[in-house]
Amino acid sequence: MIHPEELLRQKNLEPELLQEIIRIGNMKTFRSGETLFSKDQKPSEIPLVIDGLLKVTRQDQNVREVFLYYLEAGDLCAMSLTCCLENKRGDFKMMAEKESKVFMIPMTYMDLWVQKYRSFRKWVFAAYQERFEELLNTIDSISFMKLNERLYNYLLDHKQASGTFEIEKTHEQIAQDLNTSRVVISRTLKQLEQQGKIQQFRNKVEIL
Amino acid sequence: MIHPEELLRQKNLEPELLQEIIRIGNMKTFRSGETLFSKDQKPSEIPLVIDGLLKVTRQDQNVREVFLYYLEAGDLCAMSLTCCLENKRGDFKMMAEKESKVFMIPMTYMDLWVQKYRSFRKWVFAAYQERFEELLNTIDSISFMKLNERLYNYLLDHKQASGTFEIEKTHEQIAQDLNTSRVVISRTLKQLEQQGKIQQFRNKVEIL
DNA sequence: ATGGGTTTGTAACTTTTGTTACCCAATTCG
DNA sequence: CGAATTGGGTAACAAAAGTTACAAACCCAT
Repeated sequence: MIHPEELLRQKNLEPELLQEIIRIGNMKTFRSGETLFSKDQKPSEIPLVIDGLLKVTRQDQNVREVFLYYLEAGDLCAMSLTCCLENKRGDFKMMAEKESKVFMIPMTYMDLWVQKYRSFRKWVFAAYQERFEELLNTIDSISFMKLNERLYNYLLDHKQASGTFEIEKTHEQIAQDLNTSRVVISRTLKQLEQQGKIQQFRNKVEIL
Repeated sequence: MIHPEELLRQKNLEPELLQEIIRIGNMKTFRSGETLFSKDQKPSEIPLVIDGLLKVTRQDQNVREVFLYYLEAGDLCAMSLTCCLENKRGDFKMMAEKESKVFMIPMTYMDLWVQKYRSFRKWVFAAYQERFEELLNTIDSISFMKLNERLYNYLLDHKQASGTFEIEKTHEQIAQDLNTSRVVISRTLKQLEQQGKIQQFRNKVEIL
C-alpha cells in the first residue's frame, strides 16, 4: 500500500497544496464490489484514488451498462468534477473493482485550488485529457471493432489497470461490461482461446 | 449574424476578460466544408465559435469516422483545449458544417484566464461538462441503440444544432458520419419514411 | 454424497448489419 | 443534346451478434 503523501509527492504539488489536500481529504476505504456513486446521484465530493482500482460504467434507462474506464492510484475523477461544478446528477456508476482507498475531497475546495495552484490546474486538466481519451477509445472500440477484438481489448485493458494476467470474472460479468449476452461472450472467449490468446478457467480468464 | 460582443455579453464575463478576448482573439471565417483541424495536428489555438456550426468527428487509422458532436455559437472546444494543454496531437477532426465565424484564441492565454477570471473557469468547466455529456450520448447511442433509432437521433441532433428541419446531405455522407454503408442508410431511411417520421428528397431529408 | 445454485458449453435459430452487384433517375458539363 | 457523374432503389447473399433452450461441470452446504 502506497502512503498517500508519497503518491501525492510524485505529482510535484506545491507544498501548501499537499498539506491542504491531506488536511481536507477524507480517506475512505471501499471493498471490492462496493459502489461509490450510482446513476442519478449528485456527487458532492471528488474522489482522488490513493490505492486500488475503480471502475466507471455508463448505464442506460434500463439495466444495461457499458464499461467506460478505470481510475487508478493518483487519478482524479473528471466526471464527478464536472457534475459537481454544474451541480448536475451524474449519469454514470462508479464502483470499486478491488479494495480501494480513496481521498474524498469536498467540492468547495476545487474552484479554490484550481485558482490558487498551478500544479492543481495542470492535474485537473490532465485528468480531463485522459478521460476524454478513454471515452474516445471506448467510442472507437464500440464503433470500429468487432466483438472479438473488443473483448480482447477489454481483457488487455483490465490487465493493464490491475497489473495481473488473471481476470477473475464470470462470463456473465464480462457480458454486462460489454453490453452483450453471456452466450456471446462464451462463444467469443472460445475463439480467443483457440487462437491461443487466452486460457479459460472457472471464474477466471488468463491472458497469454 | 450575431455581433461577437453581444454573444460574449450573454456569458456574463468580467469586463476586463471581455476586452481581452476581443483584443486577443483572431476572427477567422470558415466556409462550409472547410477543415479547422484534422487528425494528428497539434492545435495551438482554441476555437471559440461566434456564428455557424462546427462538426467534430472521430477518425480511426483508416478512413472511417464517427460523428461526435456539434459546436455552436458560444461554444469553446474542450478537446482542443486539453490537447493544447498537454501538447498532444488531436485525434479528432473538426470541420465547418455551415459557413462559420470563429475566434481563435492562442493557447497561452488559457491558463492565465483560467487562473484570473472566475467566469472563464466556469465557462471552461461547463464546456467540459457538455462535451462529456455528448460523448456519453454518443456511446449510449452506439452501444444501446439499433441503427434505425441511431439514425433518427442523428437527424434530430442535426435539426437541433442547425435549426432546420431539412438536412441537406446525401445518403453517402450520412453513412460516413454513422460509420456504415450507403446501402444500409438508404434501407433504413426508407423504413423511417414508411413510419412517417421523415420525408426524402434528392440530397435532402426532411424531418416531420 | 446429495441436492440446489452457479457457471460454462453448445446447438439451432433469428435479427441486424454489412456487402456486392446492378439498375435507373437526376444533374452537370462539354 | 448526349455522355459522364452522382445519388438513390433494390435484391440476394454473407457475416456478426443476439436469443432460446438445454445439458454438463463445478461448488457449496447440509
